[in-house]
Amino acid sequence: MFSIGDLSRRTGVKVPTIRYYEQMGLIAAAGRTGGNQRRYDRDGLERLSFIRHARDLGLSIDAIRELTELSTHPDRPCADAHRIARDHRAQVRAKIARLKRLEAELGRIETMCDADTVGDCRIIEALADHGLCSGEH
Amino acid sequence: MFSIGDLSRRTGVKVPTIRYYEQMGLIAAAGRTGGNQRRYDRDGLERLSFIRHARDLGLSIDAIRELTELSTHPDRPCADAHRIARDHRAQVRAKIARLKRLEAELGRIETMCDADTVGDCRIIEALADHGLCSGEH
DNA sequence: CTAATCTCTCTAGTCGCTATAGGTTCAAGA
DNA sequence: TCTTGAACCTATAGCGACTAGAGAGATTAG
Repeated sequence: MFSIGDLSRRTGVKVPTIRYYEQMGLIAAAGRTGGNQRRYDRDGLERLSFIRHARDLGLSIDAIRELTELSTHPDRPCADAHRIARDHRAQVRAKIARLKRLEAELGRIETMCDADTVGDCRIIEALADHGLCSGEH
Repeated sequence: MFSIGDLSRRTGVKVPTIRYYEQMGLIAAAGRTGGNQRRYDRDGLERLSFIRHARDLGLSIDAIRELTELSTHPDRPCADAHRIARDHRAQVRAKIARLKRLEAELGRIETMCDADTVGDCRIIEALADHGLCSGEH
């Protein structure tokens, strides 16, 4: 049996975060000692590792809840799991695209100014005036 | 003179967000009518446009506050403005790099499963087990 | 003058934690 | 067995950048 601190060290998830996940319904309420401290078994450890990994991949708490609920029904079709992964990937791709446009624009702005004082600074000017931008963002 | 609603329509910044910016000290408190409603002039419009554009580029409220304060001192050196833009761009680049790794991993995970039911679903398996990943993320 | 629209302040909610305060329990050493 | 110190408990508040809603007052067009 692991204490919450053991679980934290083994998974890399901080103690308050584990309690937060419990509160959010991501992990079942753990068993308790006589003194009201949480105790976990190997199963709890695995569930938390799953959550940790899925969070690292950027999945939302809601998506993870859906996935854990799914995984308790091994006979259900796994189309929902596929959908969640696909949707998330699409979102990540969209975010990358947007950030790339931003990065290009920031690079352009950065090269615009060789002044020394704020009064002549084209960086501030470029930030102020969207018309000076090369495209959308 | 513009009402807060006029300003909102002209800049695309929502009314409560304008009030929020005022509260955060991003824009000076506007003049008021006898009935306590905010009235803005062309100057206020320009300041808000600046903020809008900088936010679109992803700059934080704090960074924008620093920039607006700088721009009220035209004789100061503009190295700080350069630094803010450069730092922000570096952050954007780092975020892009991380998201690209994620995207690759999600793509790999997506192709792993051709099962029909959750019990055999390798997507859930892959999400559970970081050891199945090809690299870091 | 009336009715519709706008605006005001204040409070609370979003997401995924993180931090703090004040108290209790556990495990190991003397 | 007792004591100490680390780990644990709950509850609450804060982060950033808004967004939503309530309930009341102001403005403006007809």
